[in-house]
Amino acid sequence: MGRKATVYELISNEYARKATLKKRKAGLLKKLSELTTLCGVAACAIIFSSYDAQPDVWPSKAEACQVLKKFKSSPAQQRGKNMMDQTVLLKRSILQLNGRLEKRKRKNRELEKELALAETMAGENNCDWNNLEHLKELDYQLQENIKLITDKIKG
Amino acid sequence: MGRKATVYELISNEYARKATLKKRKAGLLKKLSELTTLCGVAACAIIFSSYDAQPDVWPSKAEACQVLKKFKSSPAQQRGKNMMDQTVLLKRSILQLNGRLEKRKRKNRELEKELALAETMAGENNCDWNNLEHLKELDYQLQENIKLITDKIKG
DNA sequence: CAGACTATTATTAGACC
DNA sequence: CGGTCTAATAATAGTCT
Repeated sequence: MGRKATVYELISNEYARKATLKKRKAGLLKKLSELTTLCGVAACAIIFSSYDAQPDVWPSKAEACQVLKKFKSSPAQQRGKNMMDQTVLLKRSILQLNGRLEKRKRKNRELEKELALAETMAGENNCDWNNLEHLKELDYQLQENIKLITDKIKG
Repeated sequence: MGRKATVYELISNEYARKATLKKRKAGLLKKLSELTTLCGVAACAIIFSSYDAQPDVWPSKAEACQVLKKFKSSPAQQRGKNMMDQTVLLKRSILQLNGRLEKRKRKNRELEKELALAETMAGENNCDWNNLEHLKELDYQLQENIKLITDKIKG
């Protein structure tokens, strides 16, 4: 419903994709709001986008929690071992994800340090050896690297 | 969007209400499907109506936790095409490092979201979004540092 | 980039079967 | 009812600011 009929596949243009996400997310939540009002039903939606670490939750965290609570305690969730299996799988998946996330965070800290040092060295090329702040920063970064290396040798 | 402009309050006529629920629910889930396809986001919706003990869950319950897997086949991030033609080797390496960091940051956010949803789905009715808050806080310092460094490079 | 603005397509309210 | 049809409203893609 726009100037052209939409092709339903991932929008390759990143900018257009973000704009569409914003518009359609708003439209969707409006629809959900209308549905609950018009038909008197309980509903929630959770949308994860790569632009924000936190999901959009509708209507509110608290109300979404109520709905999720109901969802978790609804009959089908509890009968049989299907739920058990699902829970076990989820917990295993959580452990794995936590591990991967921690590894990545460690790696990111290393990259951050590498980048910081490179930035400082590049800053030298722009002269200003007399800048005390630069020297202090360089000293700090070098000390950090030395510490990192020392730790690696010890551990 | 029908023969009359809709008044947004609970539809008193039960038949009309049920009919509207059915139509709009279908429309809503279609919209959600489109959103995830077009924008490469992970999302789910849960709708309880008084007509059915079972909620409508989108996507399916079994898939609800798998949705985020799709996330991984998301957009290839496009590399900057018109790089500065700086001849300074260090600056080039800084750009490379910065790119790697950005990639990792994005990947980490995806992992955080995957983790957050997995925790929520597996949680014992407590629906603790504060876990995500904690993760975000952990990442905050790193993000600030990266921002600081990026600004320094640009300035 | 975030809003404002349309030309268009998309959704759907009410009618009818 | 559960489906179809269509007039009419609603959402939004592309564009401009």
